[in-house]
Amino acid sequence: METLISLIEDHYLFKNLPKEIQTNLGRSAKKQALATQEIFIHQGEIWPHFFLIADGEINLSKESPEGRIFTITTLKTGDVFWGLAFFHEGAAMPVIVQAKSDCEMYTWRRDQLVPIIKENGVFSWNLSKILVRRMQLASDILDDLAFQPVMARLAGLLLDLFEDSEEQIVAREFTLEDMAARIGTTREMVCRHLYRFAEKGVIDISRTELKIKDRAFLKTQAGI
Amino acid sequence: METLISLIEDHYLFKNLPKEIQTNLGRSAKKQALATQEIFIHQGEIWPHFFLIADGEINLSKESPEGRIFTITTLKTGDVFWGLAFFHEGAAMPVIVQAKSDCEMYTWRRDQLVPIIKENGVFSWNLSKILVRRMQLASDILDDLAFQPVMARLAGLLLDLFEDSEEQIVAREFTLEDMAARIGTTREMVCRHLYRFAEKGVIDISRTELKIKDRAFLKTQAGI
DNA sequence: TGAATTCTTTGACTTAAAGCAAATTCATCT
DNA sequence: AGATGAATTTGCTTTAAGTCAAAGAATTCA
Repeated sequence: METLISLIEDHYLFKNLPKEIQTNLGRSAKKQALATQEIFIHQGEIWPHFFLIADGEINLSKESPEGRIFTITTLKTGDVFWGLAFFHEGAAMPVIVQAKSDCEMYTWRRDQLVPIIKENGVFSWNLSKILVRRMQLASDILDDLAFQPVMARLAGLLLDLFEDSEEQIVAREFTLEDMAARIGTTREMVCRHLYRFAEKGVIDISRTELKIKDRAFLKTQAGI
Repeated sequence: METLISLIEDHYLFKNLPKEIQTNLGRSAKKQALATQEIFIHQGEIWPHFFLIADGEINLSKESPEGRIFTITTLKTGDVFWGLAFFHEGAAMPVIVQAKSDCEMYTWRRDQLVPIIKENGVFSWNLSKILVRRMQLASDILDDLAFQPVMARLAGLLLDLFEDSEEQIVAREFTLEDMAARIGTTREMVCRHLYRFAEKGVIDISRTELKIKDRAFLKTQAGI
C-alpha cells in the first residue's frame, strides 16, 4: 500500500508543487474508507471538497426522479474529483458518487486547497486540463445519447468493457442492469441486443460468459 | 462600441490581471468579424486558440454523421470559449462554433495565453470556475436527454427562450428547426407538442406568434 | 443441501418518437 | 402584385424503445 505522500509526489496534478506544500497537503488530507456500494456524496448535496482515490473504484451516476440510474463513468485509483461547491459556493452535486469496490479516499476542504491553487498557476493549469478532459467525456456521452440508437451505444460499451479480452471467453462481470445504466436504457433492451449481436456472429454469449468475435463490426456499429 | 481594452478591464476573467498584462493582451489579440451563419470552427478541427466575443451571439452545436444538429448553447457578448487543442495538443473540436448573428471576435493563440495562465493562479482559478460552469451545463443537458421525454424538454426550452415575456404575445423568432435542434428532436415533433400545449391552455399559438399563459405548468412538466 | 434471492431471458403488448408526404401560410424579392 | 421559396402544420405509417409478466438459471446463505 502506497503512502499518501508518495501518491502526491507522483501525481499528475500534485507533482509540480513545492515539496513543502506537498508535505502540507499530505498532513491536511482527511482519510476515509468506503465499503462497496457505499454512497460517498448524494446527488443534490452541497459538498465543497476535493478528493483523491488512493485505492478502489468509484462510480459517478445520475439518478432521475423516478429512480432510473445513468452511470457516467468509473473513476479509478489516482483519479481526483470534487463537489461543485468546491468551485461555486452553494452549487449542488449533479451526480451521485458511489463506491464500486472497497475504497480508500483522501479529501481536502475548499479552504485548504483553494489558496494553493490560486498561488500556483501551473497547478491550476493542470487542474483546468483535467476539467477539460471531463468535459470531453461528457461531450462524448452527449453525442451518443443524442444521435446513437441503443444498439450502437451497446456496441461501444462492449468495446469499452472488454477491451483487453481478445478472442477470449470471459466472465460477464457486469449485470445487465449495470450495462443498461451506462447507456441509458433498460436491462431487457441490453439482453435483447446482446442476443441480436450473437445471432449475427459478432459475439458468443451464454448466461455467464461472453466472447467478442468481431471487434471491427462493433466499431462500425458504434460509429468509431 | 466598446474597445477591447475596456472589455478586458471589466471582464470576469481578465479584470484581476496586472494592467501591463491586460495591455499586452489587448495588443496581441487578433480581431475577426463573422457574418450570420458563418462557421467559425468546424467540428473535428484542431484549433488551439481561445476567443472572446466582443459583439454578437455564437451557437455551439453538435452535428451527427447523418447531418442532424444538436445545439448545446448560445454564447453571448462577453463570453469566452476555446478549442480543445488550446488545452490538449491535437485534441479535436467536439462542436461546431457558428455565428448566430453578425459577430466580432478576439482570439489569442495558445502560446500567447498559456504562459499568462501559468503565471497567474487567480486567473487560472477563474478559468477553472468557468470550465466548471460549462460542465454543469453539459450535465443538465445530459439529464434531460437521458431522463426526459420530448415534451418535458420542450417545456424547459419554452421557459428558456421566452423567459422575459410575461403574459405577452411575442413573435416566434425561432424556427421549429432551431427549437428541435436544441432539444434533440425533429421539427414535426416540436410542432405537435406546441399544439398539444395549446390544447391544454398552457400557451396560445399562431403560425407567427406565441403567448405563454401557464408558466407553472411548464415548470412542472420540465421537472423544475 | 435446500431454500431464498438475485439475474437472465423471452414473449406479448404499449407507447413515444421519427419519417414521409402533402397542404397551407408566410416572407421575400423582383 | 405576383411569383418563388421557406417554414409550418397535419395525417398516415413505421420503427425503436420501453413495460409487464413469467419462466428458467445461477448464486448466496443458513
